[in-house]
Amino acid sequence: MAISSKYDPSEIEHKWYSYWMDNGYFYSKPDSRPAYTIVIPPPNVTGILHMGHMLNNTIQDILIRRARLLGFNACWVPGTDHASIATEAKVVAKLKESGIEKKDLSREKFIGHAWNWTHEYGGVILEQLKKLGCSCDWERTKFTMDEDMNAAVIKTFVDLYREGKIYRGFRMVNWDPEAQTTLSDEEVIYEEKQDLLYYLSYELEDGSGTVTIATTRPETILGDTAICVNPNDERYKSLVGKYAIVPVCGRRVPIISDDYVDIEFGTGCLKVTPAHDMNDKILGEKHNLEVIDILNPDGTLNQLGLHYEGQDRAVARKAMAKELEQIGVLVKTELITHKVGTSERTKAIIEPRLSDQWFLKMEDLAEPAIEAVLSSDAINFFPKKFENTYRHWMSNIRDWNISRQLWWGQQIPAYYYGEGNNDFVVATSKTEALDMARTISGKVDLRIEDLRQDADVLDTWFSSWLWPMSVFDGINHPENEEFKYYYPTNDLVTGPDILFFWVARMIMAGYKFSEQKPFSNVYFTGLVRDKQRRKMSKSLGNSPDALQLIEDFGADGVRVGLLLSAAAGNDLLFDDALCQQGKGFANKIWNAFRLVKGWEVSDTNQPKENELALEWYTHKFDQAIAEIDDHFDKYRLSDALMTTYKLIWDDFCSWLLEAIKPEYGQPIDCTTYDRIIVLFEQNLKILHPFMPFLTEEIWQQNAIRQNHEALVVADWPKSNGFDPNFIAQFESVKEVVGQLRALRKSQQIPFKEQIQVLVYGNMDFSAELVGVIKKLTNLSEMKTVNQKEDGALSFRIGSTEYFVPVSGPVDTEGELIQLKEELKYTKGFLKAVQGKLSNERFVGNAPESVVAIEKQKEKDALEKIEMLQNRIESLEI
RNA sequence: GGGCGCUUAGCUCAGUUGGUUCAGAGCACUUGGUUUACACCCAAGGGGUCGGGGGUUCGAAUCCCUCAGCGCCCACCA
Repeated sequence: MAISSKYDPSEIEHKWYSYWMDNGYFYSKPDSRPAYTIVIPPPNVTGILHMGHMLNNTIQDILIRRARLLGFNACWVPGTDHASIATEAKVVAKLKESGIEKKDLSREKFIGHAWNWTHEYGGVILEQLKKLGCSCDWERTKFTMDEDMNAAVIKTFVDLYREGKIYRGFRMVNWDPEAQTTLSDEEVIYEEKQDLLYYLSYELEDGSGTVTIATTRPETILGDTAICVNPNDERYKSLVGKYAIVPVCGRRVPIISDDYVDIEFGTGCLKVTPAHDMNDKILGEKHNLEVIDILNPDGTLNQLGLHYEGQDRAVARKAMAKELEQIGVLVKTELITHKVGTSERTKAIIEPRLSDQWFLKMEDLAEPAIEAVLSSDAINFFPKKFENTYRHWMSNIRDWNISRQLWWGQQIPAYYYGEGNNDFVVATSKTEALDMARTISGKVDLRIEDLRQDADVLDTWFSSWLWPMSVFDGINHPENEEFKYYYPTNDLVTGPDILFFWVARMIMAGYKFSEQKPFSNVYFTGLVRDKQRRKMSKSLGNSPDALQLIEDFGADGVRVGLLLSAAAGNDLLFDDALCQQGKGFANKIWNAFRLVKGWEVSDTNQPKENELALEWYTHKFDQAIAEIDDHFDKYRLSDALMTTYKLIWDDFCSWLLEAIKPEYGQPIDCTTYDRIIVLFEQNLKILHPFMPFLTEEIWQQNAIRQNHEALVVADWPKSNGFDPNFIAQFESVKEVVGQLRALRKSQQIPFKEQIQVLVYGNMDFSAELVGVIKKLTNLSEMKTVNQKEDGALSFRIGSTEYFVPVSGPVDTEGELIQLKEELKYTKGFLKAVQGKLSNERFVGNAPESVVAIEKQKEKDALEKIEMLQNRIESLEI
């Protein structure tokens, strides 16, 4: 039955994925081979596949599949992240839809809902990765809230606490009023926003006048406890030490001075609200100011907000502005652009807020992590430029706020046994906590029910920073075989957006808890954008449906499409056309296979030119392999793919297959055939990491398959070295063929019409190479002559001239024009070269080899000019 | 405000230590081609004074300075 000329991936992809799974090819356990490990950046458990995942996981799969072919024990650990705040927000939203408010639920009930949600949607994304072809060891699938993962988190927390690295502090933190939790600094996204700057005048207590301040948040005047001016500001020197009256609430506040205040900004007078601004907090501490918190956790004003109590801060702001205007306090307003912190997850505007939180000291952890990346090269970033970003952040690292006022996540293992803020112990279990509490408090009758666990959960990243270790149970059981075998892992593939959130912290955790690096190489992917360079986003609707893409172009097509323009760290401008190119490539290979498979094989002798063409391709292949390996070593995957693409499409299909292809209907000799099959298989191997499905399909249909049943576990070809001279010689063949094709085109000589080629000068082609040329351009003969052919068509390569005699009249006008142009150019070139050579400074300073090259150029140019002139003369007669 | 990076063909990007092979690739484009694997194809071809200016050098896309434009990261400017 004839095979379709259209490659149809749909059935094939499903078939081979099942086959790989059924045969356990992705399954890994420790053995005598060296391990090659990648841990997946765990996607949000409730997430669905988007373009970023597609790119990221395609890259990981390419690396892991190649490692498998190279003979490593390849292990790719998949899994998902509980994504504390993101998942909790989704669950809250979903409950709301069915009329349930989080606040009406008990903690246990809510967590039950979250687990239901997790079980329902968790793993959807992993199933989608299978469609992409990802060869993860699915038996190792982990979730950051698995029992053992939780245990690792708790152990880590307890250890760090006991070491004094974790502490509790009443501090100004980033508060998300929507999710009603704190956020780490990294979770706050600053956005430019236009807002009104309100100028407000406060009466002075002594009635001597007013002082005008500028603020973007008039509602917070209710929390004002001072006014501050710069000590060097001549305008206000006399005011310092006086008191002003805050409008609306009538509070008497001191006028103080501090260098912090910028004389240029606004009026040069700053209202100080220590409870609602980081800097004001600092000022407050310095000047011993009262702290008045006017906000509730949800962002509404509390009773200190007076008649604005219960109103959201944004609502209260407008109302307050109105009131201030009515009572004549509002002097003017001005539109300004400033940066406002928003929550990465909920997009709510962040409120600086004072509260009790848990912090992790980072400075000591950072030290070896900096060293590993920047000094010792134990860990390498690709592209390297991210090392700069890393250094900058790491050397200015701040303590990490690790507590979150959420329910979904690992609850902080601190247990309070008394009313005091410090009446707590930190322990791995409640029973252990009880023992400790009894000892510390001296209350031997303390019961387990008397213990109250801290309500907060840990930041999601506090579990994921352990990921490369905890997936192998390396935190609780560092001596276990698997951990010792697979860890440190090899490559990490992720986006630069989580360089600080995750990558840096994993490195710190690695050195802290395993005294080793967690991975050797970090490959940063770029952002996937659309053709207009816009980020892909739901609201823009410019993100293609990942699964639909796979359906339309095949997983292989999409993988190639993504890789084609995805140099490490560069943003990828996604375009369907790239997937189309990938699909086209699949089809091209498919048809090459159809061609070969369709040949009849005879036991006739192998024509010499076939042997030669095959040998050329073998050299070319070895050259390409060396290049591809080099690209892989440098994590230049696009280049590795492009080299493979050109090798297969141009060299294999367009040159080799065309050169050895038998006449229509004729059989091919068995020697050539066998060689082609082997080479075809070699091609499949290097292509397999990029296009796993297509290559496995062809491999399985192919005849030979030496040692391996499946391509997925075949061996990566080794370069046997190559002869550049041999390749160069064949390149000359290509050049002659190209010239003859061009000549045919310009003279409109159809391919079917045989032509004769006469060569004047040195023809250093063997008879076999001539055979290749004859076949590729349909020549009757190609021979050397002792005399130039008059009136024939001609072209030159080097110092050799080629003539094609034709029967009819020859159109020499075009050639003449070309020749004259070439002559003009060559003369100019010669002049430049001679100019250089007559420059004493050049001859004196340049290395001899460079001068020699210039001399050779001069000689060649002179020869060429003579030849061109002769040719022009002969044509003009 | 501080730091980092980018600017090369219509588009997306390579160009490692300055020197034959340095001005490249893929796509797009133009022209011609289809009973003979593939029109998701074949063949040939056009296209860039390497962002502007200055400097170092015998020689600069490559090193230095400067200007312009773009991007990213960090930072408490009300």
